[in-house]
Amino acid sequence: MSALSGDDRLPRYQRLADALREEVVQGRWRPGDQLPSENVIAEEYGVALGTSRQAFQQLVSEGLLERHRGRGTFVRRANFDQSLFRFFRFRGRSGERIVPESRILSREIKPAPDAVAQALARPANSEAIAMKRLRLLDGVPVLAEEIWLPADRFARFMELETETVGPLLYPIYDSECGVVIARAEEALTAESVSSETAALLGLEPGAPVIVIDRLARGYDDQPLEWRRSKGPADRFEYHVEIR
Amino acid sequence: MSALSGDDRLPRYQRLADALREEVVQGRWRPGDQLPSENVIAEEYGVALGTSRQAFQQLVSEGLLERHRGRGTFVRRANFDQSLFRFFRFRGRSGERIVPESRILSREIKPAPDAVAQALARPANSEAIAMKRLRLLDGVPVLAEEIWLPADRFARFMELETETVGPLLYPIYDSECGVVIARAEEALTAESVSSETAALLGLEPGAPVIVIDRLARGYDDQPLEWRRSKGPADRFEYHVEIR
DNA sequence: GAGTGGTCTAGACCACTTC
DNA sequence: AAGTGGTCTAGACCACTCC
Repeated sequence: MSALSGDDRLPRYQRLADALREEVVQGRWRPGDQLPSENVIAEEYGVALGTSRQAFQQLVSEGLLERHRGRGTFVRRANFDQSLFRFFRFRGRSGERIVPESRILSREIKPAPDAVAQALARPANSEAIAMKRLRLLDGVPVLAEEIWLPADRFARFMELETETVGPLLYPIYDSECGVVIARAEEALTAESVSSETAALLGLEPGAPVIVIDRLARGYDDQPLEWRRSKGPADRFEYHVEIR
Repeated sequence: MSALSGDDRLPRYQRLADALREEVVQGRWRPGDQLPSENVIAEEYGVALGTSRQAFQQLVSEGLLERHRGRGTFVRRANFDQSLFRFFRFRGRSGERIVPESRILSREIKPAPDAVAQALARPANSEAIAMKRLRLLDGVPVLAEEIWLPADRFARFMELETETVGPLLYPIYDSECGVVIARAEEALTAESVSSETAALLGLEPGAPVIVIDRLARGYDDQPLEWRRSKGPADRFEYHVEIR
């Protein structure tokens, strides 16, 4: 039986949730893995069943776990594909969501610019993988992306053929580099399109584009990828609930 | 003691939550009002304390109620001021949030355009109050707004002096017209500024602006106000968490 | 001190999944 | 049939607010 660590003044379910979260951070359970049942956890940590339930419940509301009656409790897989669709109208004729295809235009190692190095919590000018990518729907460019990765964690990524890399990078980060993306923060802006991006996206000079900056992090909150995506404003559509 | 209505197959806490939500919709408790304690509710509906707690908890997570230890459970007041700040950088020199002042440019009754009538769930061409409003920070225009209200529900609003109407409309809707706004949906877009809006906001022709369409609803989901706000894209800044 | 919500316990029965 | 999470109960003690 494990003891609950941490501040005694915190409620038990809180300290138990902290302990379980830490296990995920440490990689004892990876995305998709099943956790021990609430019974087992309760016994292991010497708390009542209701208390372990409350801890699980908290981690579900944080988005770290998901529970299924009759099946068990699992580490949730983050789903980032939907992010695109939260912002842009990318749908097929019948309304279904289509992940835009992806064409890597360039990939090289160079010193990270200050803003990127800072976002990635790296020293100024530290080496980074810089990538430019174009995303297309039915062959029509819809998104221009610039992606930065810390070179040390992603060395293996440079060895892959760019042609074989599909549209979804995060599964590749995981399988090839052992890097798991757990969450991200995105910041939206809009601006008049630059001539370079206008050429890539086939837009009129000065047309409005939406700019999405994303910083992706691991379970331990360490920043792992920075990217900036630009898309035409007239395909942009974002909905928010206010309460 | 009240009986729990609704489908027997639903869990009790769910049916209790539905019953309490309905009371709020019916106006038995208004925003800011205190509800009976979990003890009283449990007894009144003939359920265990834990069950009434679970019902309360659900309504808290829906944003309908808020609970304070030692004080009680209250109908939450929606706070829409923050909406502005979720989208735009409107801060004073010391970083605090400032609600922009407000200048009503025009107010008249006319038939609602199709899109507005449809959003407000009114017949085509039904009468509506149309308002144009400019919002300023330190005397500098930062937001151009167009607001539509169904004329029947807001008749009293036309009698107010526009000069005396402050920047926050929803408290006035409540106090003057008995209309309570409970929530809203907002949709974001961006576009090149029109010449009319450019003049209002003091922007270059063709500069990018963010457009926010809001549909505000009552507790019963009835649409009550439609507005469209436009602000310069370079003051726009919106953050999203992806998990 | 009385009343509120927050935590915690120990037990029961149920619905669902998997074998 | 065994194991999982979901619901429900009845009770206890605690921390906090208000009078």
